[in-house]
Parts: sequence; C-alpha cells; structure tokens
Amino acid sequence: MGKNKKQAAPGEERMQKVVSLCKRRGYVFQSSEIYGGLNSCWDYGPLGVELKNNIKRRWWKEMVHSREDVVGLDSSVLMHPDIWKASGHVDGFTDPMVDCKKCRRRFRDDDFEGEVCPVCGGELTEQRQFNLMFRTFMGPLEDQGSVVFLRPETAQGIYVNFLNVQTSSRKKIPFGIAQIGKAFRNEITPGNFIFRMREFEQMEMQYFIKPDTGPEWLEYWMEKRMAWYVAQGIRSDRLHFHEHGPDDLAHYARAAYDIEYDFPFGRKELEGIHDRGDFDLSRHQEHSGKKLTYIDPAADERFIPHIVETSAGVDRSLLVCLVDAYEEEELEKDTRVVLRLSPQLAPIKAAIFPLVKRDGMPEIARGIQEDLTGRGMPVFYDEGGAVGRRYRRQDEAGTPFGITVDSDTLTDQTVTVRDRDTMAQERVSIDTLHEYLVQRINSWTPAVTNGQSA
RNA sequence: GCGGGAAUAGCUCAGUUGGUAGAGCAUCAGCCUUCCAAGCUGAGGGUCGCGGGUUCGAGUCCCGUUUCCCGCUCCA
Repeated sequence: MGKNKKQAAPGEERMQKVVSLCKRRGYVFQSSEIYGGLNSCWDYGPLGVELKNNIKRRWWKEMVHSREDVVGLDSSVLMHPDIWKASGHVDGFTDPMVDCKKCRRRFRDDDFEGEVCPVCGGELTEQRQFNLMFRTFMGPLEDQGSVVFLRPETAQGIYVNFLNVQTSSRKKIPFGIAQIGKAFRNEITPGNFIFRMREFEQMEMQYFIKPDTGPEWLEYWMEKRMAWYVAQGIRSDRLHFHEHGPDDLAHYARAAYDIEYDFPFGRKELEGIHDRGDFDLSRHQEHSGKKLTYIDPAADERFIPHIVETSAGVDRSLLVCLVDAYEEEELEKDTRVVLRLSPQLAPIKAAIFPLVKRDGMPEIARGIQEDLTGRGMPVFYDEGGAVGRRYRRQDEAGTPFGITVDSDTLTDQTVTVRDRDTMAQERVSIDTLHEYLVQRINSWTPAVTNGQSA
C-alpha cells in the first residue's frame, strides 16, 4: 500500500496500467507529445500499428474475403457537402445547447421549453451551437462556397456509391459493401484514452436487403459480429448486447443493437448493428435527384433497398484487445505482466533467444531469425540479460512464443518453444519450426471464459 | 464547455521553511551466466508541461495556458 497515493478505483488503476504499458512497449503514444500533446489524438507505435493492421485484416477477411456477398470500397474522406444535409448530419450534428450557471448541467435547447434550468431553476447561458463535424475548405479560397466537411462516419461513402458498386460488381440483393477508414468528430467530451477520439477509424459494412427483411438480417449480423469478437479472443462474459429503446434510437434507425464491452471505466459501446430501413437511400435519392432503385429484371423487382449496418470502431476494438488481454499473474517470486493477445493478432509472433552468448548460440539464433523473417513472420531477436527477463519482456508485449537456442541445439538441431500463456516448453526441430509456429498460430482458439471477470 | 485532481529522466516517484535536480527500474557498452524479473562494472539521458510574474535567486510562491485523469453530456 502506498503512502499518500490517491485511492484509484480498481478499474481506473487497471486502465492506467494498460496506458502505461502501451507507451512503454510502443503500442500507443500521445499525439504531438513533445509539443505538449493534442487533446483526443493518439499515435500508434511499432507494436500498435501491427495490432491495428491485424485487427483490420481479420475483420476484412471475415467480412469480405470469406463471403461472396460482400465487396469492399474505399471512399474519400472529403465528400460533397450536400451529402451531410441528406444524411441528417448538418441538422442532427448541430445541437443547440445551453448550460445552467447554477447546477452546471447541460441541456439540448430543444429538450425543454423555458428560460430557467428545469432541474434547479437556475439561470441559463445563451444558446450555443455545437457542430460535431470538422469543417475545412476546398481550394485556396476560404469562403462559404468552398466549405467541405471531414466525414463524421464512413457509411455515407458507401450509400452514395451504392449504384456504382452494385452495377460494377454485378451483385444481387442481398449483398453488402464493406469499408475501413478514418472518420472525424468534434466530440464535446473525448476521453478514456483511445476510446473516444476526435479522429478515429471505423470498420463498417452496409448490407442491402429487400424491404422489410430488416429484422431477420439484424439478427443474423448480431450473431456474426458477436462471434467475431469472441474469435479474436475477447472474453465472452465481458461482451453484451444492448438494445436501443425508443428514446435513444437514432433518427435513421428502425431497430438498433450495440455490442458493449465491460471496460475498466464501465460498460461501453463497441459496435452498432442497426436496421436503417430505407432511410439512407431514400434521402440520397431525394437530395441528389438520382434514382437509387435496385432493379432485378429476372424477378421483375424494383425497390429502394433497406439496409442493415454493422459499424465498429477500430480503435475501440484495439483497446478491447489490450484491456481484455492484460493480466497480472501472481507467481511465487514475482508478478508476471502478460498480454494474452490472440497469436493471430499479436504484433510479434515469436521472440528468439540464445540461452547464453557463447558457443555459437547467438549465430544459430540469428539464423533462425533470418529464416522466419524471410518467410514473412514478424519476429524479434534478443540476447540481452538473463533469459527469464527476456521472456518477461515479451510477455508484456504479447508475443505468444519464445524460441530459445540452448546447448542441446548444438548437437540435435532442436530449440525450445515456450508458450506465453502456460510458460510450458516444447522441443521443436529447427527445420520444422516455421511450420510448427504457423500451425500453432492458425489453430489457436479462444479459451472458454468462466464468467469471472478479473 | 463546467467542477475536482495531477504534470520532475523512457517508466514509477523523491525533492525539506524558495538557493539553480536525485533514486529505483528501463536503455546502451562490457563482464558473468545452461530456461523464467531484481549478479558485477561503466555510460548516456531532464532548460522540472509551456508562457509570464514576484524575488538577488523559482521544481518550490502567484497568474495564465496546454495536456492527462475523475464526475456531467455522446455513441464507433
């Protein structure tokens, strides 16, 4: 127990430890740090970018490559300003707000009528506009006619390309369009590390369906998306569905479920799965004047498709991976900090150590490193300090396998492969090492969670 | 945006009533070591978040500002 240390709530403390580890090991740095930092912006370090890319790659593989009914898209961040009128973002994202000077509460101006605070009766500030979209200018002239917005979501880029994609890919309904990309929101209150940032990345899939088949597809995608998180190794007992009630249902949605996770700072949204009906395409048809009708001559059908979307945050997924994987394991002599990332997501797949720096062990270890690297496997070589210490460093970084060259290697050409999670060792022949590791990584399945959160 | 707390080496922190910075760990270079942190020797690294002010002198006092954390609003 510390002396005058602030009493941190257990969750808060755990969160700080993850943030600290992120910086120490090169997962996440604060943006513009040497200039004092920039609020709500974070940079991904060498390990962070690997983890992030792995998450995106696995999402894409599941949502696009492993299906014949979903194709990809990469639309631009800057789009025609009218798109945001059609989408409702110009109105919906511009909230008139007032604050109570007495009790400090904040209200949407349209939440109530009157001159005083509905809670305490105190005096209110003047109405202020909060536009959650970032504005900038297209071209060198900064006048009203050149205003464009940084997209606050990637979905609209999909909707406005619906016909392009559908006709060029010759997809028939039902089919989906997937996209991964940055989005920007001037959040009133960012925070909780990378949970709510003003610049963030989304993984979205818009699934176009026949009218009024929303409920069944909603159910289908809810199940798929939940299973995806579990397959990435996230503890299922920390994942939950949350149904939006009539009050918190967005303007575009007919029905909406969130996948939520029990973060150290509370149960928060990870991904939204929404039945958007025909809201989006109807609105764009109306605003653009272009017919956005799906036509199937064979079936003699024409209609504006309905949409079920799955909209996930890349950064939030990454945070969940880290928070979920972080564990402090009490051993006899010390505490082991281990990041139990799925081997498929782990930035470094294996670390290679010579047990001692002599008898040619470093040379053999270097040879193994070169071989694995040459085959495209991210590995790490380390010969500094005692081997136990080197194992621990990799435990923190989430590296699933430790390969050690010892004196037996000199005679029988085998190495030990040490498992991050169990610390158990196995002897493997060097010439089958790559195959062995690939097999271990690909065959990995999440452990069954026992319902007990740490 | 409002209220509360914080900011000193990469990390965790110490710094007495204001006298111009220290520890452990980490890093690097050696040495030693046959498998799970904390063996030995040495080295590098800080204009104490930033900007003002008070003072002969500010990490220490005052003001402003930025950032982070905790509460109120949002939702990927």
